[in-house]
Amino acid sequence: MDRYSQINESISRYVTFSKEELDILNSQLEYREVPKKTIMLHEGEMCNFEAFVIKGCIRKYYIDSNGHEVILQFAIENSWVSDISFSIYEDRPSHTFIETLEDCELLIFSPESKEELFKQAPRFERAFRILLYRNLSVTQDRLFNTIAKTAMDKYLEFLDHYPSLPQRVAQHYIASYLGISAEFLSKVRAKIAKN
Amino acid sequence: MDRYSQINESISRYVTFSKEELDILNSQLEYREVPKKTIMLHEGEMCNFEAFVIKGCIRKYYIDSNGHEVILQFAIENSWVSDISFSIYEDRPSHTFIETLEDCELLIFSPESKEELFKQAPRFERAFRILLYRNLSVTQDRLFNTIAKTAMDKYLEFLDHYPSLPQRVAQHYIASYLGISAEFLSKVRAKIAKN
DNA sequence: CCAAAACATTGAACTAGGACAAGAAATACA
DNA sequence: TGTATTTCTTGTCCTAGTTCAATGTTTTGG
Repeated sequence: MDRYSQINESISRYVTFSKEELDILNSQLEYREVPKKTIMLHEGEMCNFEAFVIKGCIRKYYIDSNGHEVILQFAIENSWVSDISFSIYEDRPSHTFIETLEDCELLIFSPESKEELFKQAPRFERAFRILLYRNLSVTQDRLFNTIAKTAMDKYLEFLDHYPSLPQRVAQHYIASYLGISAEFLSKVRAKIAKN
Repeated sequence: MDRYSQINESISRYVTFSKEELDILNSQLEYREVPKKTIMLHEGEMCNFEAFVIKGCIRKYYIDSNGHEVILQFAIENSWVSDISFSIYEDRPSHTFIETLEDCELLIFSPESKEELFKQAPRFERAFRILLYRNLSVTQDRLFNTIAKTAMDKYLEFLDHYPSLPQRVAQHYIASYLGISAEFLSKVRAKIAKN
């Protein structure tokens, strides 16, 4: 069970790659261990990495000028985290943070190494495009849920998708992800517990 | 001013293409006029097109089992609309609709023609990947706004980004896009008018 | 092992926004 | 051109969720 087995399996889910292609992929990745509570990306900085999580948990969040903090993503095992600073709202300073919540083992692309990968093995373009589609699809579903569902429904659905997270991260982070206050999430949970 | 000038300009914004490459792109697109109030994608159907809007306005929306309707996107001139049915929530039937709100002139990819484009001119992979990044970024910003901003702020920001839409589409569609009720949007507008 | 900090719970008072209903205005279309 | 339909506004009442504050619980790290 080497350190690349998870990423190789994950990337092969939608496109099949040869052993040689996977070797090229792996050679472009940098393995890195990051202790918990490390802020990997601060506001204003350009994000110069794309990280695949082998182990651990990371949060990505925005803070607006009024201090509103919203968690946009939890990245756990076998998922990717990065910031795409293409904001259409370029004038409006929306600051993205990326922070480890647990000790993490990561595989990291720099922009250059990803480019190099595509040059040496262009078929990865397709796989990463599909990953991007999935990401967009999940984000759209979340947007829909945020608008159309009650706090209770959102939390139950969250439990479905991230059954391990309530044991792993502080509850107020989950509240922030769901777009509700920490206190109200506590009340929702009390209600669930009663039934 | 031929029918391809807009798409060629739009696609050249982030990657530069030769005349020959653009010719290949154009040859893979089908021009289609669609009258207003046409539902181009019904619930349950697989979306077999990707449409670039030359002229007109389209809405994409979800309806959940409780009848909640949420507009996910307005596609106006020079933007793309399609459905990516990669829903992680595959069990949950989230139905997507795509409907023209005005008479439209479109350029349309089928999945096959897009594949053919990538085969004949692989550099388009990159351009479409960038478009996808932008799309994801916009959706993330919307998610953040939906969670963190008041109805008033959301509407003002909407006016900033889509100044022409209030004159073009019914107000309750805008309310649905913003995730507020039509009545409340009306009250927000009354408040704005008073100042 | 203990103190400090972070986190979670609960309650009470409040508010942004929703649901409903009824009328006014605008649009569509015969 | 007039009628029907859709859209918009405004008011009243209502509720899901917020804010604040106090208390209890767990985690952290020295």
